[in-house]
Amino acid sequence: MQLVWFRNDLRLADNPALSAACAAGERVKALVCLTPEQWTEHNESEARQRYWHARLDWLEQALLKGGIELIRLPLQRFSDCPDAILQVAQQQGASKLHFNYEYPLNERNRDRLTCERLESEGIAVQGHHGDLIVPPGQVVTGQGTAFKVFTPFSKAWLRCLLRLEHEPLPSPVQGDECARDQKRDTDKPYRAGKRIQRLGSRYAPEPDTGYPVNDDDLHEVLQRFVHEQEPDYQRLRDFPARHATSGLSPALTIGALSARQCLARLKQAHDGDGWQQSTWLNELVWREFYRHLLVSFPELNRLTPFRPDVEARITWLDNEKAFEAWKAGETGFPIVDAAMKQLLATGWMHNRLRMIVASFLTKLLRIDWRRGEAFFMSKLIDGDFASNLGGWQWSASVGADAAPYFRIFNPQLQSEKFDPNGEFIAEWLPELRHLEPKARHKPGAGQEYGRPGPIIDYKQARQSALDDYNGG
DNA sequence: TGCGGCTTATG
DNA sequence: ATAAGCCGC
Repeated sequence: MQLVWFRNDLRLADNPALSAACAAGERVKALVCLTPEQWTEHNESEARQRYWHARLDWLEQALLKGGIELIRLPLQRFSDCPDAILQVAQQQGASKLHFNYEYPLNERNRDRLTCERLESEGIAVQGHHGDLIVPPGQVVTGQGTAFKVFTPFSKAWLRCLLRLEHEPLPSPVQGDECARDQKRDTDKPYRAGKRIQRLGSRYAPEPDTGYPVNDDDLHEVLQRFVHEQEPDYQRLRDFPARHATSGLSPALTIGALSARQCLARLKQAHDGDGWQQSTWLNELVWREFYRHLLVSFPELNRLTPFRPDVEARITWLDNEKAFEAWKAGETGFPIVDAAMKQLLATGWMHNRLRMIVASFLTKLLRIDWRRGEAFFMSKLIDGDFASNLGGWQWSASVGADAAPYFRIFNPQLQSEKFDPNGEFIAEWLPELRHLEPKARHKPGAGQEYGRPGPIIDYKQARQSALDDYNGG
C-alpha cells in the first residue's frame, strides 16, 4: 500500500504526491502529523492553525469519499516525525511514502530525516514538486546561478514556464532529492537567529475563520476573482478600501489551493491570451521568487539578512513602548493604526499596508525587522515563512532586490495617496468617522475623540534614521 | 513598490 | 503662489 503525507498541501486536485500514490494501483492511506510545539516555535498564528484544521477536517471527509482513510499522528515537534511515520508505515504495511516538498529548512530537514529513517527500513520514499509552479533550481541566470533581482527572475521564470508546458517535468527521482542536498546540521536553530521571544499560541478548536474551507466555495471565489476582479486588479489593488485583492492568500498558504490552479484559471479567464502581463500573476511570481531564494540561500532560514552589509550600518533601537504601541495600533498615525487594527481583528492585512507598517517599524521606529516578522507570523492567517521573511527584509532594505535604505515611506502621504477618501481609516478607526475625510490622514488626528497622539515626530524620525545609516 | 528640497515655468 | 521636473539621500 501507498502512504501520502499531507502538510501544507491540503487539497485533492493538482496534488502530485496524492496522484502518484493513487497511480500505483494499490490501497492508499493518508497521514498527517500534528506538531503543535513546532508550530508554536514557528510563531504560527491561531487564525492560521484554525483555518488549517478546518480544512483538514474537510479533507478527511473528502478523502473518505474516495476510500482513503486519514491517520492523524498527535506529536509535538518535527523531530518526532521520522519514528512516528516509520511506525505507521510498518503497521500499515506501506511500501512507499509520498509527499510534496516544503522549502523552509526546518521542514526540509524533517523530510530528509524521515526519508532516511524509512529507507533504512526498506520503505521507499518519493518527494514531489507540488507547491511551486516552477520548481527551485530551474530558474537560473546565464551563469547558472540563482537570481537575486526580481525582474530578471520573473522573465526567466516565464520562459521556464513556457518550456515546461511543452516538455512536462521529468518524473521525480526516488527518495527526497530536494531535501537530500542539504548539509546535515540540524542542531543549529533556524528561524531564531537572535532568539526572538516566542509569540505563537496553541491551536484552540474554534471553527469558522471566515475564509472558504471547502472546494466548492474556494473555487467559486477563485473563478469570480479571475473573471470579475482580476481585470481591474492593477488599477485598484493598492487601495485597501476597494477590497480589490483576491483574498486567496490563506488558501494558498495551507495549500487548499495551488498556485498552478490559480494560473490555470487565470489563463482560462484570459482565453489563453494576455495572461502573461497580469499584475496578479506577478504577485504569484513574487511568491515563487521568495521560495526559490530560501532554497538558493539557506542562510536566510536563520533570519540572516540577504544584505548583511546594509544591515551592519543600521542601529536597531530597543524602544519597548513604541513596539507595544505599533503592535496595538496605537501609534497615533491613522493609516498605521487602522492597518494594525485590521490585522488584529481579522488576521489579514492588505499588502500596501504591510509595506507601510513595516516601513514605519523598521525605518521610523528603527526596531529590528525580525521583531516585526515574528509578530506578523503570530497574527497572520496567511503567515508564510518565505513570503513574510522576504517582505520584511525588503521593507527594511536588507532583502533581495530591496529598495535603498533612504527610501522611507511618509505614512501621511501614503495614506493620502492610497486611501484618498479616508474610507479604510474610518473602517478600522471609527472615532475618525467624525472627521472630514481629508482630515483623517494627519498624525494625531482625532485626539479630541480619544485617539492617541503621534508617538514620534515624522521629520525627526526620518532624519535620525538617515543620519544613523550614513554614520552620523 | 519614495521623499524632500531645489530649480524653473507660469500666472 | 504653485505645479512640474530634477536629483541627492
